[in-house]
Amino acid sequence: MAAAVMKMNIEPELETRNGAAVLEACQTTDPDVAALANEVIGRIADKWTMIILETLNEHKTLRFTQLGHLVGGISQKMLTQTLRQMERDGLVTRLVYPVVPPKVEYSLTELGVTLGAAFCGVWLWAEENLAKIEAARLKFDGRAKL
Amino acid sequence: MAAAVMKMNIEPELETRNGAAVLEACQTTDPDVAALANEVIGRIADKWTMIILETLNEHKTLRFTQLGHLVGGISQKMLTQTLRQMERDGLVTRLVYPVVPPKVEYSLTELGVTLGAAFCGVWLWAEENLAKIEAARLKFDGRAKL
DNA sequence: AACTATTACTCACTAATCGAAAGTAGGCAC
DNA sequence: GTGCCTACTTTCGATTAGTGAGTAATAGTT
Repeated sequence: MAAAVMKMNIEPELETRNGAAVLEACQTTDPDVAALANEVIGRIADKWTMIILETLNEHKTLRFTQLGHLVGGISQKMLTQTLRQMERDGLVTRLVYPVVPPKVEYSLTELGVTLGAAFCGVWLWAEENLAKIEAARLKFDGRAKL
Repeated sequence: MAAAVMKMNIEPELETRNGAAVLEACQTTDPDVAALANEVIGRIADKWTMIILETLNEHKTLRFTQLGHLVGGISQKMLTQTLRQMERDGLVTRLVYPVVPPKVEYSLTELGVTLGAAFCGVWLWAEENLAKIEAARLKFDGRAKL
């Protein structure tokens, strides 16, 4: 069942899932659904949410500061804020141990795991096309000076 | 302050469970690649980039104002800015007709199309799990008041 | 007993970013 | 000349991101 998202080239025609071609499924058939999906995307598609999702996906369960270190470059406030939002959206569980010093463990919910799987393709794309982006950027910046 | 990071060896064993086979491909094997991928994700993973990508994926070629209308709720400034960035990253082509009034056509590059395909999974996820997020949010907000 | 360290935050404040509206360019119909 | 069209660019107020300090509770140290 997982064969579609293996570590290979992401070719539009090859990837099939749920029977229909993926690209076709992306064409918005229903405008209402598309609008709602837009909304959802707007909420989950930010830098920190994606990185936290990925980090939790790798390490399964993490405490606050551990997570902060692994994510890297995130302020405590942003970490708190993003985690709250993700908790609200049902993506992570926040397990509080009533001990001192406080201990809170974060992990993905089932919903969060499925989102992580969905993002998987994007991560693979990022890893594969890193160089192309870098090249495109250099070309663009070089061209701008002429 | 920096000395505290020395003893950070908290790596839970990467387990190969049958159910989560999809996620294996996402486990970053190379830390350098992971860091760079993080960077790329940080650049492309914002709301407007994803929505513009999707819109261009559907309509193939669009002019500035058309695109703005279809995206919906985006300011001209943001549209310009995001398109510039995407052009710089080699995701879209900007075809300028030297006519008056000005005419500029935007479309996805090959790289942009592959990214669109990668994001496809996320869009499907969003469409499928819309209700679950809404439910989770209601539950969270309700619980908060108790 | 006082003091320190730890952890997961919260609060007050500053820097960056965002959106709406107005401005720019320059041919063209009037 | 005036206004119009399009794709921006600029300006300014508002939202948001990020920083540093502070907080509670207690085990361990002095």
